[in-house]
Amino acid sequence: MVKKRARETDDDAEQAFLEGYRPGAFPRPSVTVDLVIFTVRDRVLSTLLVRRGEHPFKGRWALPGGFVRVSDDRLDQGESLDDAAHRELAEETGLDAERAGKVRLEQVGAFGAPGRDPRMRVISVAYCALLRPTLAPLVRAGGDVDAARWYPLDELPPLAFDHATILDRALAHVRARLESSPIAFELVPETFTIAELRTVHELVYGQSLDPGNFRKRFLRMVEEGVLEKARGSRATASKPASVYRFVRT
Amino acid sequence: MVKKRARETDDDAEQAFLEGYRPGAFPRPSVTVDLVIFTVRDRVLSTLLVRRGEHPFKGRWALPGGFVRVSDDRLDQGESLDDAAHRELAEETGLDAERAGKVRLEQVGAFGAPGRDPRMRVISVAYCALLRPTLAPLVRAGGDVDAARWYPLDELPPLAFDHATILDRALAHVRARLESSPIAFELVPETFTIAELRTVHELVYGQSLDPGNFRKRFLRMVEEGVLEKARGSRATASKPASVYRFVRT
DNA sequence: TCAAAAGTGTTGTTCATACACCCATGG
DNA sequence: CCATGGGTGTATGAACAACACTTTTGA
Repeated sequence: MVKKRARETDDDAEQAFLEGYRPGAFPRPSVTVDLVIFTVRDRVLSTLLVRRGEHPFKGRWALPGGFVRVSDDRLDQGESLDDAAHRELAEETGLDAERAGKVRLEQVGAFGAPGRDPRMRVISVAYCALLRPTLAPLVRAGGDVDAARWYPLDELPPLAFDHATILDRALAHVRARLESSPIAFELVPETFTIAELRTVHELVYGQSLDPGNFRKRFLRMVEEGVLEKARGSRATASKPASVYRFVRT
Repeated sequence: MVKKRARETDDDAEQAFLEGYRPGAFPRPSVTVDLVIFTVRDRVLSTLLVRRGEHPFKGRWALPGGFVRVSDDRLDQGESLDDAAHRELAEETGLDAERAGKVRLEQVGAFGAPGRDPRMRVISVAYCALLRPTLAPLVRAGGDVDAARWYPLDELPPLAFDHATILDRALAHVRARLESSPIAFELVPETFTIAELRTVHELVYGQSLDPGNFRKRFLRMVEEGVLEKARGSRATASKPASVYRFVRT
């Protein structure tokens, strides 16, 4: 009982502290989220870039992104980083909330080198995502950007800020992830053939893979229940191929 | 030439914009770095915690860390995130700059859930590090903390803020890293036996490893030149064992 | 129009590697 | 008791070979 009262006193002191607390005048950075969205277009791995309509770097291409909405209001401190990333995804790509919400965003890391934004100190939290090629054509410029377009990774224009660095790190992130988890399934349509999935892997890794070996790994995943055969087949360059589907857990 | 002039005009416009720019009144979050420092003490994987001397969470244990020093001054926007992490490492552990500078800090990610700090909106960038057990005893409370001590991972006290989450993610980060890179060498003294390194791996993974298999992997690394035999041997519980050293690249 | 050639996916084999599991030895 | 050192079987991936089916090419 004594212990409980002591605890309550502690809590009271903490409560009193919080109610009297006024955020100090220590300088704070702005915080943004930047998105690296990959897709496959015309058998090329591409990423979404937007053209900046305002200074700084006006006219330059940049990763989509924007400021995280925050507040010191104790009851509503604003949106989370993940929410901010999803909001920017929807805003800058024009995808509706339902589709944007289904996209799996993964945090790549925080980038905060001084001077990366000439206006002021900005710390950016980068996210990456893989967008189904069936959704990619729906993307259009939205928000406060001039234009939005998919750029093949080997035809990138000069990028604003340190976005080239962020893009490199995001690509490394996706490559590392691909070795251990089946996220590549987000880069193919709902149903796909073995060869189609192999092509996507080849694009991400940047090198060709042995069709036979890939097939074996693929069929092993079918036995494990990660993949399942879907109805129908598809006409390909050679033999008609069966189509498969990713089994959602 | 015309092109060059146009380009200069663009640059001029950008320059003019920057000189006229005044950071807006958009609310900004505070940004901190938090450190998850692992070491091995008495054959137990442990992490460094500090006791908070001030509200909020006064008296609670927390990860060492602090605010990133930033500024909107265009000539000096303050320290980088990595620098902030190293500075906090030195400040809160009392390690001298030379030793603290040698510690390899890796970014784990950004944590920015609203409400994680009851005072105000705070976004934290977490770093993790492995500290040589020979350095661990030198650590003492520094900076504005009550006390600092090493806690075994299975005897953690309740932590302030969302630091329990951050710690979990940092541990997962280290485990994932350990499978592909030899950072475990930072958790043993300069020279070590095969069994000692295996023990460290077992501690990090939380499960015992086959001595024979580990030995084979170890000797393979010796052949690759990642490790080399050091002079002397060490008396162990059983047979005297040779000692090895990590080859710095 | 038909047949050969080229392209591509499929199926099977070989080889080397790495790990899991087991066991005898010796300090 | 436990690290050492060795052994075997298995799973996996790399590289390669033979084959099936389709499309293209050219007589």
